[in-house]
Amino acid sequence: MNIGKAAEASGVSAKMIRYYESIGLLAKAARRENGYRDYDERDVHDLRFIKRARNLGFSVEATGDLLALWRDKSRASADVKSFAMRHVSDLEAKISELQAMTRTLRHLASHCHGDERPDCPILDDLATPGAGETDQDAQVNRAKVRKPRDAGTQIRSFRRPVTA
Amino acid sequence: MNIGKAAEASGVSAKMIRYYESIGLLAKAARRENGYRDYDERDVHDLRFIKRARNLGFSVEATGDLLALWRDKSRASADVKSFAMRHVSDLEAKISELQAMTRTLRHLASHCHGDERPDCPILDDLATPGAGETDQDAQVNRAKVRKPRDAGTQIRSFRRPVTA
DNA sequence: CTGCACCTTCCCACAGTGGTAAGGTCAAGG
DNA sequence: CCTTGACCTTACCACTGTGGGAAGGTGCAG
Repeated sequence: MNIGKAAEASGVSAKMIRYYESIGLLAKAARRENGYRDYDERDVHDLRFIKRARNLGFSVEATGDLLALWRDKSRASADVKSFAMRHVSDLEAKISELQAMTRTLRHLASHCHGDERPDCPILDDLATPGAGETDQDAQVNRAKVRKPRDAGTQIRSFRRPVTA
Repeated sequence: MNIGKAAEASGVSAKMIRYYESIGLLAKAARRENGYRDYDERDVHDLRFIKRARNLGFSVEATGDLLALWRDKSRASADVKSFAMRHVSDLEAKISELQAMTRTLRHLASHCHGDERPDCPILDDLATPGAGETDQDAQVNRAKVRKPRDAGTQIRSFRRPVTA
């Protein structure tokens, strides 16, 4: 099976398949005479596993650990469970961090007229020393979570020098 | 004021101050005879503004927009409010994405014995085509949120080739 | 044979942040 | 006066993932 087919079958782009192979997450693919990578069902299976783990927010690194756990038929289910639950804690830390942000922002916004007048408590707050920190919350939450694939839908609007 | 003092006073590292200047988020700093950057209270104020915006999860890009809004004394508060609320939506999209992940993981983990036996529904699920997707949720949430500063607290454990 | 779809490798970009190396500057203390 | 140490300067490199594209080979269909 060509890389294109494997990509289609697994939902992992050809680009990413090569990348995963290059960092050692994936075993080196078999090659055909012509140099093309050749995949079989087991490879596609691994790719789907990876895809799924990534969708659950596991980093590529953690995904490697999961794959290793999966291959190690003698691991204790407790190991897997604790691994997963550690990830859940990371996720939840991230969630409460984001929630603190939305709380603060909604609070500020609720005091903003939202009309033609220029005065706005949101900016005033940002511009005021010692105001709305969100940091007591944020300070605690230093997990590494970063959900994969986010780059497509961007907002793009800044990019000219602010002053010059 | 030296960059070090400005960093201390604003909570933005010297490194980041230079970076923000280099990408045009911050005006080019005044220089003294010796080439050292020189900051005054207004600069520190801007830095604190940036710091605060970043803590609220605004991207550097969005922070530039906020700074521009703040400097534009004639902007309507409605503009600021809608800008902030768009960000809140992004945050909330991210939150529900992460929540979907934790839900799925907690669900899987709840079916895992977590003992010495090797069989584990978590891995089984990852390894099974068509199982626990989280993707209907995730599909919708493609905002660009990515809270700043996360790199310090890493997990580090993977890095040897999975097969070789 | 031509054209098109696929494959290969390699380098670039993105967002932020930290690290570090090689050098200049400056003030304090011997 | 000279050394030491704390600061500053620039310029690179790393990380995490992902996509884009160039330059070239391959393979199949018409």
